[in-house]
Amino acid sequence: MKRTFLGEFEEIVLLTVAILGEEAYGVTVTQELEKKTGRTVGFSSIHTTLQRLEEKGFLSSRMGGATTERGGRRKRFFAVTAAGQKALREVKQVREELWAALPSQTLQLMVG
Amino acid sequence: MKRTFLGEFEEIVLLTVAILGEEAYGVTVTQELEKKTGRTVGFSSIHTTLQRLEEKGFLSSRMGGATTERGGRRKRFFAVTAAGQKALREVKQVREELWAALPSQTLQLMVG
DNA sequence: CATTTTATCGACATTATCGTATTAAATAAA
DNA sequence: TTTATTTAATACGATAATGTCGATAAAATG
Repeated sequence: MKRTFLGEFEEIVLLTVAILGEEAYGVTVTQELEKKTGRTVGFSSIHTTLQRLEEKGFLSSRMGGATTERGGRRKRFFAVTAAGQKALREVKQVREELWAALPSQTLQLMVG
Repeated sequence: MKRTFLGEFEEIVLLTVAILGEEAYGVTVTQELEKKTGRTVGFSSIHTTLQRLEEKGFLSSRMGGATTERGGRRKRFFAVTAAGQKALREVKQVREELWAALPSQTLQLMVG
């Protein structure tokens, strides 16, 4: 393939990172995503996706330093890049246009 | 797997069918989708997706009758089912909530 | 060195996409 | 009125990308 659009899961992961701002890493993203979408995901799914998004240039990451907590490996923090923001805007736009193109009658039936 | 959410492409195909109403079949869906999204797709992609959406219960289909045109096979017309409408509403809702959860500062940077 | 927290790996299922083949209908030719 | 030919559309088979897990390895600190 070649396209490299934003997959459906990739999109909500990306949005979740944007919501979390400075605090976005594997665990928080998993929790926030579950909280906001009601969808349960193992965090290895999140990690894989985070990694792919970084490869695509939609996210950047840096390793965090030591913390005051009990133990645990260092966190890898993520941030949405300019390209990531653009991608989000674009898919949003396209979908809004599609919804806007629905005949009002159909829309009535669908949303009421 | 098991989930059977709506894939990203599946979603816009479904929306396109909704937009077209009575006139939705392989060719028109392809054209309308390209027109509305600016994305080029071979129509075998559309057919495959249409079929999957039907298997998932988000679309129903019926064969059309003879036409007045030169030649050509009968068309298979598609229509969004109640389940399809529900699925569309749900993904829309989730995304809107995610966008709404963005810190206003972030939103500023992203959309301006 | 044991425990805790998180990240990385490897594997498999589902979706996205394409190219090509096949089918069906409508008319032209024989 | 059969048989070709043309045209419009769908079905099929194959491969790449994305979605999801479970298991394993790393770092940090008591």
